[in-house]
Amino acid sequence: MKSAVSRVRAGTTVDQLVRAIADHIVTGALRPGSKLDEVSLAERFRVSRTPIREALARLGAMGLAERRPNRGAIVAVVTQEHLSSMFESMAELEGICARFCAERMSVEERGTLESEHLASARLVHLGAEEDYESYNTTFHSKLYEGAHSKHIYELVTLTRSRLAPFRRAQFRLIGRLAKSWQEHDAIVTAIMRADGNAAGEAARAHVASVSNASAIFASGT
Amino acid sequence: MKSAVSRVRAGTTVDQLVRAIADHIVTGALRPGSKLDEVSLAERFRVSRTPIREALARLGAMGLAERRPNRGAIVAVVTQEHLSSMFESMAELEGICARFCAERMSVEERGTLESEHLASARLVHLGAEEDYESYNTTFHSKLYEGAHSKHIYELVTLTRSRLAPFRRAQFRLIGRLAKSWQEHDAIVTAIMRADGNAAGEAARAHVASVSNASAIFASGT
DNA sequence: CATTAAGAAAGTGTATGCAATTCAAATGCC
DNA sequence: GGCATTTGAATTGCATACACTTTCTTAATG
Repeated sequence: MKSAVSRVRAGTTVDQLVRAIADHIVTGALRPGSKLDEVSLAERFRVSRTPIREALARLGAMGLAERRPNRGAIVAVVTQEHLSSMFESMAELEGICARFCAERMSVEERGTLESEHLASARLVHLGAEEDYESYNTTFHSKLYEGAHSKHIYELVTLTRSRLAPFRRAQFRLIGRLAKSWQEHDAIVTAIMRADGNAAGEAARAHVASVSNASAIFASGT
Repeated sequence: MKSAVSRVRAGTTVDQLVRAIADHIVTGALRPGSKLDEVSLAERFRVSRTPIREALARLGAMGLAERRPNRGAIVAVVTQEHLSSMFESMAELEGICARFCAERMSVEERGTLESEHLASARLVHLGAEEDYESYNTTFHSKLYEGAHSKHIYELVTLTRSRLAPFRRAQFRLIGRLAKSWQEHDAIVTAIMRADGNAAGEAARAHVASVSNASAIFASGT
């Protein structure tokens, strides 16, 4: 009875459910505040209630759903205040990561960071939004890993996952690509100079810039 | 009438299970790396496997257990590296909170923070470790709340809960009480002056100091 | 003797049925 | 007519049974 809905072979059933429901939430198919009924979801995805329950628990941990005891779950209502708070936290966390990178990155790490960053300039000139967005993800991941702090890594990836729905289309803005690259450049330069404070400040400014770009889309909802 | 007597008052079943298992873990009854067998735990606590599974999921989110797909859960193995990483993150997060406090706290918040801090000096003179530890918790909570950032608050409370098992007995160290108060004083003074950088630096130094005090006990286990 | 494959055992993942709680509407009482 | 109580439907929480995955054992073969 497994192949009914599962076309994606990735991972276990609850993993697929988490991805599917999360996608429904972030795309707006499930609006904030709407009830996440277990039986309805179970019928919708052709599974039993058990994996649905576990998926809802994980979505709750991800911040996409709110679970009230004996009262079911609803799609998390993200206020504008909470959203800006998350971006603010993200800016601080990335600032910390960049500072640690400047202080702790190995020679190899600095090398690959700089070379990949320089290579990404080509994507900007071509205006390849998709490819640049993909590279952007790896760039930031390198920043998180380069901090060499497991817990900071957990915190920043958690925050990033919660923010993901709200910054999907930021690169659609005119000139955002070039601006993003310049901001990346400031970060990389500071890291190569081992200037922790400058790197941290540049990373914070970068995220603040992304925040402004994303706020335009967030306000549309 | 509800059977309030037979049922334990504290929350739902999984809540009790989470508390119970977490207690068994932090007290050392369940050692890091040992398998958390669902059927064994179910028999041990006289419940079915379903709430056990949910409890294990929550413990995983809390960082006390590690869940591998199809391979069961084990008590989280906290390496020394990961532990210092958590303290390091805590220092950074509290630094951010203190900086935000210096910039954003209202007049009332500053007033209560300072007055309670000054009142706590009496506990130091009396050597009341228990009471001071209790006040210490509220002091730090005020710092987290005073930052006026919901997400930062979530991150810092998450990290604090993960660190809780490792800093139980820090105030038993000779002179730790007075030193803690002096560090608090530096933070409060900077906040009252609205000096964000100084407050952040003082808070970071404070947590680093706690880290050193706790490391002594962590190494003992 | 080492290596690998087949099979059994153990344990997790999922489905379903029953109990308990909650919310709301209807009814009785003031 | 308004308010409290009760009762019912709907939904979540828990228990149990079954299916699948993993892994350890064991034996057979190169």
